[in-house]
Amino acid sequence: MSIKKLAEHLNLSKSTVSRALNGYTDVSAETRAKVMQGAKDINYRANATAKRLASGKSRHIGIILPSNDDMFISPAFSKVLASASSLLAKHDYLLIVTTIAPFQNELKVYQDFMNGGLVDGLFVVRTRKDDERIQMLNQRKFPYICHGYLPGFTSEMYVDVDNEQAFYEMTIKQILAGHQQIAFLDGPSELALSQSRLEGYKRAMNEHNLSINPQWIQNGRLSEEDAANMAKEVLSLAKRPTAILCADDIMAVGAIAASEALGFNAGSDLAIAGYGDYSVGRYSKPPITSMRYDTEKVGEEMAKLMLNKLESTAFEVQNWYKASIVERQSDQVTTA
Amino acid sequence: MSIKKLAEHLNLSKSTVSRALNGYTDVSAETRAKVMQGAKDINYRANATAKRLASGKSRHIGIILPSNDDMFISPAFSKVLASASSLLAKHDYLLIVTTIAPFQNELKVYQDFMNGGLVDGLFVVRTRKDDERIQMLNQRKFPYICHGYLPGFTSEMYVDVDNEQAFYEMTIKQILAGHQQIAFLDGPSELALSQSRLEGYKRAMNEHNLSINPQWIQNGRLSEEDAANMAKEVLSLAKRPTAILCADDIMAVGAIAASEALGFNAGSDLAIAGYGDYSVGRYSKPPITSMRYDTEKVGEEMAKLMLNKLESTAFEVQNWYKASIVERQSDQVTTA
DNA sequence: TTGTACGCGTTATCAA
DNA sequence: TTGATAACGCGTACAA
Repeated sequence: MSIKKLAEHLNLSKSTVSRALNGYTDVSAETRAKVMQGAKDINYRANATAKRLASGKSRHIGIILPSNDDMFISPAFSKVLASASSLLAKHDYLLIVTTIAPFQNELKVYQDFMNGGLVDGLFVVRTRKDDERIQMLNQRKFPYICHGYLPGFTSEMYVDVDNEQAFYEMTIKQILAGHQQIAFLDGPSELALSQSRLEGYKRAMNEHNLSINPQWIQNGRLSEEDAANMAKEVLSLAKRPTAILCADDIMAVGAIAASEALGFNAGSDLAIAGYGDYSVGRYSKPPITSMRYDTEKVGEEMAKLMLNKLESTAFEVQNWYKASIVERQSDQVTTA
Repeated sequence: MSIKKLAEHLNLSKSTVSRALNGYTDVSAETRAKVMQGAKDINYRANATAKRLASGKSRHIGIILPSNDDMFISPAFSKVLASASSLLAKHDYLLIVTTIAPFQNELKVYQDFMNGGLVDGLFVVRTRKDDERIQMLNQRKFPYICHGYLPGFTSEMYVDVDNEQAFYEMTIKQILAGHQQIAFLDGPSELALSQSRLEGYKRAMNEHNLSINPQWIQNGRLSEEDAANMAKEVLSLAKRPTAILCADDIMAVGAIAASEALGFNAGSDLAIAGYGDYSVGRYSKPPITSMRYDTEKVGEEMAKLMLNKLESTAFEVQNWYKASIVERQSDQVTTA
């Protein structure tokens, strides 16, 4: 009713009004001015739903967050999203995010997002091996960009942090500091990023001919609680590890608490390191040695990849980001 | 094209198919079964946009997060949202959240959400005095529910935690422990919740005839960094406070760090307390005395209020939630 | 119980 | 440069 009303109000046809409104060139300057003014006058607002139905585009990008823990979103990814959202907004795209409750079917939520142009594209995060989401997206030929590399991905469809290399370097750091028994508290085992991190750890250990006790490797949620339990586990082993690597700083906090409860002093007789450079790690006691990467850039990259896919833009993209060590006190051991 | 195709495929009319699909009673069981089967067969999926245009409803609820800090969302609110999202999902509503970049116009994003039925309702959080968002919503008669009470709100439109009472109680706790000089590191001053918290603090101080040094009251973002700076500020005063109340646990972490840097021992010669019962506070050193409220319930309540407004449901609602003290070590002072 | 016909607010095609 | 007119995919009075 709206554009029609505006047209009647101006004694013009709907089509002309539409063209004027949408910046087409084949409209006289005079008419366009009249239309713009009339729109202000009657406070005209285009109906987004109708636009979507007619044009087939929504200018919305979606992201469906997994509901692993009780957190809606992790602090690190929070920054990535804020940055992606910001760049998309500059190109007049809106990022909409939702989460799935434990009782909901993940694939169904993805379908709801794809059906009928709610979003023009989807960000997929926390990719998994044989990810059914990817399969569905491919099958439907729906535009998507992944945060997290998977074998077979081509450079225009993903961005990732080199988790393998990151944990390789962190492990090497501990080895060079004299550690031989290094535990690794990893994230959920089904995640591609957990697997990569484990690979990095293993590669470093192997390179230095250090044998790995399978019990040193634990998997759990990226929470203080799970990490504390896992830390207790590895520290109760007959031959306890002298260093504990954690999949992120939150886990490191939990590991530090658990180790202190057992009488170990993180940062002096036990080395603990995290990942992600969360602010919690900077203010922890001891401050947590961690690894940081450019979260802002990664978010922008996701947005750029999406725009390249959807629009005619041709941003240069960088698929891999490197995490580098942030030296702090939690892994300083006085007696090696 | 889709429902039409399905209809042709089944040799039925579009309307009959539509009715069968949407559970109308005036369809023969036989026909309905045929339609359902046919839908499976050709993998029919209703176009959400078209439904929206025809029905005027989207079954989407929106929430626009403010872009105050670099966080997409705070840990406490993360849980609230997860819970709201979950309850909404049970009623077949989808919660979509977005954030606004610093360069974006907040009101414009709200408008985009309202235009053309992207969402049926909006959650408004972090309400402010003379909130322009509320004014716009009222003017447009757009359904909304607030997290954060504002004068004039009626019981069906908001849910809130009694921030005034919470900080009154926390302040009283410190007074009863012997403190007379109590600083208060509050959140951004424009937020209604910051104002309420300040009121509670003042009421407790006044009741006990304790005068307040204006310099004891500071406002800043809910971040470790801002809190650390503010703590340094108040601890450098000639007559330094013996207790510091913080607007949340993240701030308490920053305050503890700053005070230790200045040679004070939080938990023994300086009392520090937070709010929100974040996990970071449980693992802090010393563990942070805090206040907790039922985040899950609050989220559910938001969802229920929204459903009551949009649907024919009549959930009982509780507008106010109470935060209660979680006793830990950061405010234990050995010498009072 | 089923079918016809129209409306939802736009965009897009084709003439004029 | 403008204006009819037909999509877009679905819901829904109203008629059959």
